Amino acid sequence: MFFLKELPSRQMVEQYSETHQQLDVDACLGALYDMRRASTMVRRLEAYFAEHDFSQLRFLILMVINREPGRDSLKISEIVDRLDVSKPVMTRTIARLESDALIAIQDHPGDGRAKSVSLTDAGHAKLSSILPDYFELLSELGRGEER
Amino acid sequence: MFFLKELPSRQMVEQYSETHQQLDVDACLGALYDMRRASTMVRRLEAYFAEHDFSQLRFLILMVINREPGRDSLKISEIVDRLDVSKPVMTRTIARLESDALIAIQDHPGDGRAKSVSLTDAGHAKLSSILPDYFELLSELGRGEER
DNA sequence: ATCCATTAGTTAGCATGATAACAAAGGGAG
DNA sequence: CTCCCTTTGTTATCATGCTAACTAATGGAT
Repeated sequence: MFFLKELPSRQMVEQYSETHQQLDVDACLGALYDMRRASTMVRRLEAYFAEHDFSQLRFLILMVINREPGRDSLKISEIVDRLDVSKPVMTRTIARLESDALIAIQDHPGDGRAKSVSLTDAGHAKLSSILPDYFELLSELGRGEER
Repeated sequence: MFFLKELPSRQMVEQYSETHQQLDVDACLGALYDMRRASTMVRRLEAYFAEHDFSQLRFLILMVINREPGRDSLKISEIVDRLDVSKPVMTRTIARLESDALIAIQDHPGDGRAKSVSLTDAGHAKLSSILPDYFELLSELGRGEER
């Protein structure tokens, strides 16, 4: 997340660039602007998920299982590969999804270490209930004021 | 933060748009792309601060005090106004900065509820030691591959 | 002068991100 | 087969975000 409400003015950055070190002022301001804008978008998304007693990570876990071509389950390690979070977070979040009965976990046939995760009917239903407004919100955010 | 490594393909979103609900596909993909890109940037920044035993929030607190025109101190509530974090987080983070001797806290003259926060010499030094590479990194991130 | 809504800051407790260190299973080299 | 490195997933612990509820000071209305 990025927290600064009022970005430094171009003038401030230009002055710093002149007096301290030469900078690509546009690139700096652009990076700050992009981070703040995306942080706002992520917060809007998280707020939407929270309304549904859900979170972006839990949603994305359901999504990557659901969208996997030709399969209806993934190993936990495969989910970790597709999402940029740490293994312990995945362990905890998978446990939460299972206790909410949105996924089913089975021992992986053929690899005694691994677990196989699939969506339950309730998991599919949860996705279906969330997706329309999710995409609607995404559209709105993407259309939102450009730089 | 946004965690999905591989975004949905345009084809997937277009198909969803045709079969389920009409969408602004470009806006959706753009929003996803922007969030993922900014998340990567924020992570790079946080990693940079972590190398210096610091965090983005602690850095920004020093920055907003330092950049305040014509003053060398801010009330905690004024810092909260300038940064988009909750009051309890600010209380905790301010305490951390004080225990690290980067800021000094005094009772506010004229308002018995408030506290006045200013940078110590060590605080100014910390800022000076971080700023050059911070701006350098910002430039690099801002110049980085556009969409 | 008293009352009370507002403001400033703190405390308590929760949610969710991380790393380090671990056990157990797999799998290749010899 | 045995050894050992890798892979999979978990546990423990910490960092840092949040809301709810609190105290104390302020300041306006009566």
